Amino acid sequence: MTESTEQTAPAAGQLDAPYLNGLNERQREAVLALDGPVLVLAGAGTGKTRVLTTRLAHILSSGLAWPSQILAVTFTNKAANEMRERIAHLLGRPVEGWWLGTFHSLAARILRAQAEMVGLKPNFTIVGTDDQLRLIKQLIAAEGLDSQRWPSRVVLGIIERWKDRGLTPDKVSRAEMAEVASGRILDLYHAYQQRLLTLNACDFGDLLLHNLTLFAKAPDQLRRYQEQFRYILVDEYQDTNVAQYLWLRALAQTHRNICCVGDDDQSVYGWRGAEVENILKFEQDFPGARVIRLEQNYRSTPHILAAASGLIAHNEGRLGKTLWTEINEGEKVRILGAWDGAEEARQIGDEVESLQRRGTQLQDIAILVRAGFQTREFEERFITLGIPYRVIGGPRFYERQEIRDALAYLRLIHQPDDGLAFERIVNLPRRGIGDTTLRQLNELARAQSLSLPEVARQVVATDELKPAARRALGLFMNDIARWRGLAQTMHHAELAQIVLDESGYTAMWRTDKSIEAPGRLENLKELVRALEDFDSLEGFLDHVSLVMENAEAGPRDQLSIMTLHGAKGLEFDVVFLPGWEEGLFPHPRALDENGIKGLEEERRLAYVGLTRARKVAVICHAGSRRIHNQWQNALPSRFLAELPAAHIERLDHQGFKPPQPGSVDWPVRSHGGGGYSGGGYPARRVAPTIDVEARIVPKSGGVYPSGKRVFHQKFGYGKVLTAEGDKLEIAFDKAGVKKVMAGFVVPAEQAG
DNA sequence: CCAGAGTTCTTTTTT
DNA sequence: AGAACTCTGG
Repeated sequence: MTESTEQTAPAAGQLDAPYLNGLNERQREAVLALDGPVLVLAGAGTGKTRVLTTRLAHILSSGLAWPSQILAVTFTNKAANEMRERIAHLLGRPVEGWWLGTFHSLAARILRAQAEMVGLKPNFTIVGTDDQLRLIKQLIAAEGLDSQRWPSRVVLGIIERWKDRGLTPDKVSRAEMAEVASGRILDLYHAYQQRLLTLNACDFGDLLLHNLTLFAKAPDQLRRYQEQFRYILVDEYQDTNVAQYLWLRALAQTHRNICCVGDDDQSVYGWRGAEVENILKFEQDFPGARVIRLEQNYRSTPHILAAASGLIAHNEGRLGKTLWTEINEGEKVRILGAWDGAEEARQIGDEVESLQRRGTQLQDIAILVRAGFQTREFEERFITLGIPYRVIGGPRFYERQEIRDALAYLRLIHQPDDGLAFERIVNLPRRGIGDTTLRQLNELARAQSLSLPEVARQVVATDELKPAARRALGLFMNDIARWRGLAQTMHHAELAQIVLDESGYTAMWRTDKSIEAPGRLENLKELVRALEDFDSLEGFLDHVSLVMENAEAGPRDQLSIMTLHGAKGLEFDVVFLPGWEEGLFPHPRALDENGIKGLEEERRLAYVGLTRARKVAVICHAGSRRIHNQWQNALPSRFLAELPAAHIERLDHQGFKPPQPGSVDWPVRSHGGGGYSGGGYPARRVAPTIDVEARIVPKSGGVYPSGKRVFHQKFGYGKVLTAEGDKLEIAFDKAGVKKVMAGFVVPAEQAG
């Protein structure tokens, strides 16, 4: 444990450098262990970011490496910026020339320099989700597959998971051909990659994947990077996927000074390819690795910590940490039952007001939900109460439709062969170039192996198209050419404004009378303004696809509402955790798709939620909730039962009895959902006291005589043909004749 | 080619 | 309920 100290203290006085002050022993160890692979297991609130930044500062100020020899990787731009700022603060000067950034931006940097090796040109485009989906959709159609059976989202998801695992199409076949449907999807994957290359484009996953290909194809290049990066630091290691792991492993080969910081208990991105195994296997992957545990928590009170620890202890396959704290005050975790979602919002609203009266700032309060739709009830409530709030998350600036559209114009001007950009805006606003024309163009493009815009340029001079389409296309191509001419002399911000106006794009939104239209125009203005900060259009386009973030809201004192995922890495004095109910959290979908693994990830999500709280954590659950406009009864989440009783306190609303599984008056997920939709306070009346099943499912036969109109959750309306005890034969309007259980239908007049 | 009517599907989200 | 998508008729 002292060996590294000796080796990393080249200059006297190094070990009492001011930045080392105030670190605890473990943290100090993590900062000073510079040689060889190190895994820092940093529990929630144990000062992980501090260790990371101090370590970097230490390397730099000890003169062990030039900035250019340091590779520091984060997942988000936010984290990268934060690190940049904190280091500058620590050292008293900004650091230049180091490799600090997200996996994707760093990989893009390497790829731009070596693009030819993988068949791209250095000015390749990085496409976003919308372009990906459009491409996939086209390919599905081209293969003659039914778009219903092969939804583009699903296909893209599978391809992306392959990419996450570092599998190029040729490697998939070996790994994966056992799967039934994957053959078709593999064809699509091949075609998709081919298309991207033709378009001189790649998606986010490709940035890493192409790097791996590059490393394999050009060992000399790889060796150059390996030698360059003396020190590698990785944040949030538990969120890395296989491709990212392979990338790191390749780069760390020579110096082997790789330090990964993470927390297996906070791995919540398995659904998008993250592999907890990466962190679990670190010691095998990097033999001789040191593992340093940070276990002293500086954030939360003992009750909160104990509740969270007790919960997460239900997971298996953990590396295991025992968090402790010196803080010795604080209240137990509160658990609050409400009749329904509206009441839950009301109670939290009241609680927020009372906190405010006692001097808590709104910015120190957060509401963390499992799913996006939950935010609505809180927003409504806070508007009523006049409590300022903001919902964090939602589409990022550059993902917004109007921004993508505007960028497509600029891309097409900048890259004359950008077929994706062309397709996106050729008929936006409407100029009479519809699907038919586009399909013709696509066919021609494929037949002649030309880009779409190139074909368009040529076809305008021929009789290939109908006169109307030909004329419209001609006008459009003329405009583009003219703008491209202007681009030579004009500043790109000014150009953008002209393009948006002359193309009729701004006019389109000005005429649009939807509520979002003014906001979209606002965003377009913001885009033009942002363009002014860049020297070239090219620089801006890269920035926008890799780095650009949402504009931060003003510094007003506001309460935060966000998803649990969005809250990772943040902390608040007071945290409300609503919606801890079966059917919502753990999310049934996670369970369906990933079974026990899914459940454990949900549990980690709960753990993340709890550990965001410094002083107060309040968990809520409602007895019934309207989901998809359907009232659903809900049992308290199983996670509630997993919280150690000594650290929680139930504070239910007057008369509210938390329902228990199997209790008589609480039908477990009655099929058909109960069908209540009345106004007023339906849930209060309905949820715990009335036996829903008893009302709508007659115990004895005869209530469903043949000819009776009934409603079935899945099959819709239909007419009973025969009834035999509990079994009915029903002719459904849409679904045809089916045999169903009587319990699964309700009389038509009671439905919806 | 387009607009308006039907149809289906609703977890999490970064780059 | 609402959005996002596809289908259909002018």
